[in-house]
Amino acid sequence: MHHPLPTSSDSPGSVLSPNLDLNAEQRAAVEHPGGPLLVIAGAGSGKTRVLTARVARLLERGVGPEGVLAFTFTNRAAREMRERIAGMVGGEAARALWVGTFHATGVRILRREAARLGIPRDFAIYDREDQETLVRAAIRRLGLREDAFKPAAVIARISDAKNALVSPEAFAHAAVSPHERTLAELYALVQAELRSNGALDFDDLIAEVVSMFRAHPEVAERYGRRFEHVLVDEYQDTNHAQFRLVEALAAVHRNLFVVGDDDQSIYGWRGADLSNVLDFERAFPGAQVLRLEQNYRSTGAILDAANAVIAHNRSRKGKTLWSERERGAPLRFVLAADEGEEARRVRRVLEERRRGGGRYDECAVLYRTNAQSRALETELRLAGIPYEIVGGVAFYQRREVKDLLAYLRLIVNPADRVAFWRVWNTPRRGLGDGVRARVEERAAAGGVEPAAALAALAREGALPGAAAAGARDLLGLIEELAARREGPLDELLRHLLRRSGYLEHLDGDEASAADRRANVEELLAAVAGYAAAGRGGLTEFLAETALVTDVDRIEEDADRVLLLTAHNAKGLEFPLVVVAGLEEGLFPHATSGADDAGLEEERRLFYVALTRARDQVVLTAAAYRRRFTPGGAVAGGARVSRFVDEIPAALLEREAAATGGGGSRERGGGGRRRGGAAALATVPRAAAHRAVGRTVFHDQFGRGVVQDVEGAGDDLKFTVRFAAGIKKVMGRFLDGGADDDPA
DNA sequence: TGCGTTGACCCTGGA
DNA sequence: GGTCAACGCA
Repeated sequence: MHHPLPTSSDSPGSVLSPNLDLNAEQRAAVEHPGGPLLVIAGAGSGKTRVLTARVARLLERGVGPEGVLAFTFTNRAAREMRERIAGMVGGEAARALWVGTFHATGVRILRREAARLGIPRDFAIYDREDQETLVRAAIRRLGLREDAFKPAAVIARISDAKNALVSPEAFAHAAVSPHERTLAELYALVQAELRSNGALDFDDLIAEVVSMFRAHPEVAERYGRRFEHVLVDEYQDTNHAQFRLVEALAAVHRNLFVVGDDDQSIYGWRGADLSNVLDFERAFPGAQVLRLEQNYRSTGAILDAANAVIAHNRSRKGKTLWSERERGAPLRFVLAADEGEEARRVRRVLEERRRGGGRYDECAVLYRTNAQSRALETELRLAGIPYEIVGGVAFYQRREVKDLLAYLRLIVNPADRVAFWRVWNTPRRGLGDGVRARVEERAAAGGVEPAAALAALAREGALPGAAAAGARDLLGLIEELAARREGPLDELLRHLLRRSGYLEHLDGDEASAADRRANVEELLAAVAGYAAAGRGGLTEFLAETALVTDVDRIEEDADRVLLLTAHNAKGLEFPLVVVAGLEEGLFPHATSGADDAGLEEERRLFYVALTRARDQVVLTAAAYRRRFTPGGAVAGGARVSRFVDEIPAALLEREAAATGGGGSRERGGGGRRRGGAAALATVPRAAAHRAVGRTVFHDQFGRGVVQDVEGAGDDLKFTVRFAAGIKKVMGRFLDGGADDDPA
């Protein structure tokens, strides 16, 4: 592993000057002498470059790499930043830097200080699902009705509290209603339960560091002295706890370098606090502010459109991006009849790009909700266009992956009861609720872990035959795994697979066995790769699985289209961006855009989506979309999103709803808003009738051709001619056909 | 007592 | 369509 140092003969004085031609503002940021600095960096203004160059410059000035701490928004961004810095100053220095997300950095600090905090060094990190298990148990224990205290809502309230650094005690103190008092009880219960499981949730990873810094100022000071320079990317999406953490770390030297864009703040719903940006100068007196407004990414047309849209927001610092790039093509808007047609139109856009010499990996399809990926996925699969869905259920959250990881968690941390109960009868080994109740009782009485309680019951011969055998099986497996804990990770996992019969267990579900087996294979590959890279042991691997996201796992150099939410697209860029589902109620989303603040956040999200594009933007909407709302499936027609109308007509080329052909294009003129909305009202029925003659797919019957349609809305019935004969099927059991193109 | 089946509820976004 | 708790069967 030898990294040749970059030759510096052609760059007297600085490793930065030759490769990075920075503009005046960028250079001012990079050369900032010290003290608090806020860099307002517009989309595509080269902020990653500035951050990277800043770190390299600090090292060049003689700051030791161990004295630099940089927070990024994703693990991916951390990795990229480290790689770039390695390219400038060498791999050794780059490895010594602390670059990571708030959560990853929190884990790093908490592991070092675990003893002081009274938590195990190998603490587990509970994700949303694990957390939900605890919350459900707490709700049951308090004898509450789940309809009054929905787990998701309880989790959200607890999360909000932690992000605001409100302890269970403070929560109880502030509670005014009986409902609030019960929430406080739940919060306290869940928190106690987390600790007794030796676990922290995501929010704890930050909040616990802050409270430790408060309880032990000398520890805070130690970290403050160590990190002479603290840098924060995507500062607009930091929450209160993160602000306090940064504040504490920067207290000693005040060398705080933050980069953010108030127009790209899109995580208000999870506690991001824009006032961290807006009040920066008040929080850090003497702070300097620099603005990066030159965009190097998008064409003039895309930038003008984005500027026009975001100008509708009232609460913003206000800036206008400009670019030296060419004007480029206008944005395109496609109104499709339904989501199936929308998907087909998207497919054609992608094929067009391909025919024009483009690659699929230059394209991304963005949407507001993960549920929208389904129709697109179906269409792209049928058309043979390679794609990758980023988000939805992340890899390490998949059931089979989490099952296997739960076994590994259990070895590292036997107190992890969520992990224990997850695996104790998976695969089936004859252990059921009856035995579980007795194990729990025994564990509670003896103050021991469930595995120990089960072992005691088995030893005493207190279990019926089948359960006794199952208990022996489980306990033996756990023991064998524990004995291999220090060995290579991939061997550990292989042993688990061999010994548990997990793969055979997967085969029980014919429909999903192949996919799930493939995921297990992928897990094996990931484990082997981790072990080979020597990046840490089991504890570190498990932490990584908890914190890694789908975005982090996007591969370079794979020629496929990316399908992802606008949230997940933050920080990425593509030559071609399709934004799908531009309908009122969907984007802006009904539950988010209800008030002004919510609507403005939706608009920022749309702004983020537009500014991901370098050369080409295509916007699509479906006049009629089947959507699920609380209360059941409903079929809904909608109006085109107001955001589309906020794009100046001269920048937008509208294509009429296609009736099968390529769709005629018209150049945007006046009065578009009403034209678009009026067309929508009539489309639902037309869309249904147009289904006649279309090829559709049914899970059981396969490919068929629609003969007739009856009913309406959710009760739409189709008469379809399949190979197996003519059947009447409910619309919801059909997937739309691909070949609407007249041959 | 364990297990297979059935029917409610479901889908904003995500570390 | 997917998941999970509740139900009733073996």
